[in-house]
Amino acid sequence: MNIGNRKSSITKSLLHWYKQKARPLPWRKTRNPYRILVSEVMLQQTQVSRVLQKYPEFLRLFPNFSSLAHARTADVIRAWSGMGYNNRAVRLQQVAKEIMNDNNGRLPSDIHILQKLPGIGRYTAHAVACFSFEQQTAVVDTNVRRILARLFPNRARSMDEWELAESVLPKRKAYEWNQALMELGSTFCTAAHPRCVDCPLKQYCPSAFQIRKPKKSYKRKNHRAMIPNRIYRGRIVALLRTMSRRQSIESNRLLHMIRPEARGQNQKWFSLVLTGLQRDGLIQIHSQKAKNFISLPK
DNA sequence: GATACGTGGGT
DNA sequence: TACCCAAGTAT
Repeated sequence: MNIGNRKSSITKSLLHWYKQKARPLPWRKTRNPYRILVSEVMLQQTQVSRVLQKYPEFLRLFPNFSSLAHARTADVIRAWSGMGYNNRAVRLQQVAKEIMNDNNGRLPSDIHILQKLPGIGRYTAHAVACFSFEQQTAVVDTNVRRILARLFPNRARSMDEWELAESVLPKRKAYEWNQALMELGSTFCTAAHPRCVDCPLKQYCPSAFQIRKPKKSYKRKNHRAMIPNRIYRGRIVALLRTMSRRQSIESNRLLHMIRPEARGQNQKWFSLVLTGLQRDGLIQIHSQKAKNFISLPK
């Protein structure tokens, strides 16, 4: 089978499979730029199952760019509860504010302009262009990267991954193709345990049934490994979420709440953590009588 | 290019 | 229990 035939067979098989088996995900039923953007930001490093739980309520609370732009940041951060990477909530609201101010509340459709917006990188810019504005452009996420590496191992090694993704994009079918690749990657062609038996592309895939299950490493890691700051950042934001709008908490008390074993030498560490959260727009620090009071941003 | 950045479920 | 992982982005 020559290259062209193989490619068209792959295209046909995957699109046919997707048409029949695609999950009915809510962001596939809309082309609304706001709704697509919210879904794509939520899906950054986050499983579909988790986004499905949070997406509808977020849209109910903030149905469009205007409502998100004018909302209290504290409420946006609260609505992000359970999603992780809380920076995304702040940046998403920043996008809303920027386009309300600078672009008449319209999300740009140009990929390079999209990519200048906070929290929108190369993947998300292309995803919005394709899934909302139906542009014929490729997306490369962890699923697409993995599938192309398995399906086209030689080209994947020698070619830039974005060029490769563009080169296999079927004419006028970018939306379905991109969705299908990600659907396959997150359901069958998974990283650790690909289910090649059921894969619609198994007869075209040189990696089919070749994926070695990675040996579990038994190396003991340091039992008392250092806990990364993001764990404490998460605890802080989680605690602040539970407080009412006008409430705040004194920083020493907050430290005790999120790190009870903390000693005096943790003071400097803690102030750095708080400064970081403040810089990220995730908390507000109000100083009064030589004490610092912490809350979510107003 | 390495590192930081959450969260909850799976094994 | 301890570790891995998941539709990335910013520095």
